[in-house]
Amino acid sequence: MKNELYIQNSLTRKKELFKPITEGFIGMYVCGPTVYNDVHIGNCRTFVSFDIIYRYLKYIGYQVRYVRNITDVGHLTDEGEDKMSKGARLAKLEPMEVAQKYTVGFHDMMRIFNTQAPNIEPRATGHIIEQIEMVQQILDNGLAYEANGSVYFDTIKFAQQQDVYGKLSGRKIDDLMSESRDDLKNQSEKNHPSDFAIWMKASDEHILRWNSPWSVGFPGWHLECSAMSTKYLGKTFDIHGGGNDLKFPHHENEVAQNHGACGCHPANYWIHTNMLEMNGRKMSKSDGNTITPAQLFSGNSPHISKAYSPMVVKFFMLQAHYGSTLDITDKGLQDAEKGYRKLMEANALLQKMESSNGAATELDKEINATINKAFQQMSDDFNTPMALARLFELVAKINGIGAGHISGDEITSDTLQRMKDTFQSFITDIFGLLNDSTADSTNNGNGVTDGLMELIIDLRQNARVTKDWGTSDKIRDSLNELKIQLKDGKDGTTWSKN
RNA sequence: GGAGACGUGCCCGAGUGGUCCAAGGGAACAGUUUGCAAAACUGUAAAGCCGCCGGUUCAAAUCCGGCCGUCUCCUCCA
Repeated sequence: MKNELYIQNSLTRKKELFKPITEGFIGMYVCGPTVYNDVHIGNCRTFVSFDIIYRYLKYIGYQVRYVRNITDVGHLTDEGEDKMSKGARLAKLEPMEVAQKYTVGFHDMMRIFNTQAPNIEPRATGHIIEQIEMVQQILDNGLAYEANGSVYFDTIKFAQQQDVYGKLSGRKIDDLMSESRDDLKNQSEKNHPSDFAIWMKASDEHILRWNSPWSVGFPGWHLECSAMSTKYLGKTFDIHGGGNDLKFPHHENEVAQNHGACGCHPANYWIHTNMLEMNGRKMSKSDGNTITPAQLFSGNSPHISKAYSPMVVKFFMLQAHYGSTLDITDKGLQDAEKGYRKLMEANALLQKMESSNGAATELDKEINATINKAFQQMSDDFNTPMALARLFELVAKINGIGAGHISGDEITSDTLQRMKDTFQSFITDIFGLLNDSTADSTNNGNGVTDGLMELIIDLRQNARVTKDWGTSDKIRDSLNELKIQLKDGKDGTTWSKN
């Protein structure tokens, strides 16, 4: 079952056969959030994507060390103010209070999406010493210079020494040389506009500050990832991931820093996830084309007609490849909700099926081939939409057996068991999809509601037996207005919340 | 202006030289079920050639060039 794994490597822009540095082990670093405000739904997609990657790597047998940082210092706004400090100033809080608040919020959201925690989640402020050491190394190697208490990475020298700078983001050095924003803080201290700060001297009003050989100051934005990935995964590790928008300058500068400090490349494979859009346009707070996870879950937004559960949103994300842009639309979410329920219900049906010890028919072969294909496609750059498509092909078979259109005698007990394992593996272990309690009454843990619903359904059933359609329809319609849907089936009535 | 990605049925979204007259989901339509609905299940049909134009090839949605459009990045961003 273990297929060879292929990964689209941003570094080479090619799909490559994955070979770990140490057989059986993988080191993976993913750039985490800057915790200065509530987590954005786009962030959620990125981290859900990497969670699937992490889970799948483990599933195919690797021991993975997954490191995802929390950036709580160094990330400056356009005005040159530290994002943490700005958040603190506005809310009259300590910077660390701001960091803590949004870190907790971020963790809560990751839990809501049922992602697994990384093995190590280092914070930039917890690694100031490592960052200072790295600045020193880069200085020692002659690839940085000090100016007025700040230290800048010498991009020109680096570019002249080795043909690395610009490779990851596809930038041409000449272009970099000629263009740069002119409103950057401390621009005048730099030898060249494309140079970037790895240590910055703190102004008097700057709260986040540490002692260093050069000044009382703070580390540059890109440095924490270089320092922390090196510390926990080594100078060169297997996979580095992050959102597409981090390619430049963040990742490009990270690569430069690692080369500058250690003389080697940080990661063999770079994975970049693509952006989430809404209604065909980039999400933007300023023009209102934005939606928060909370709004998605509550339905409280002009962009959507109803609430969507976190698992529906996650399923929606899985229907697209991580490397493609994904457009959030109300209709898209509605479709995803139906697909998600169909998958989960088919799985519930499958897990209850009894083996009938059938023969190895054509159908049996087909099912096994489809299962093989699902894993093979998942191993082809984590192609979740393809794997999902194969699962849905199996759903048709499962429902066919359930409805009696297909005889259980057509598949062997081994194949049935394999199908059960495959669904369980994909849904639970790889995709991390949970049974959505709000969408499924059978999993609703609320005893009072369950009891009340049982009573109401019972009363309505009585009315139906006496053909009192007025009463039974009134119950049905009233519940509908409360967004509770009754489902009359052969074996009685169930309900679900919409 | 520069760099990158993309443009596939009614919608979403796979497919990156032949097995594609193009996966899967949703919608549509029909059937089963139902007191009627809804839900569920089953089945069917649906892209006149995969943005447009041209080229390479025995063979292209898939490679190359041009054009049009969308998105991302160019030191705020997952």
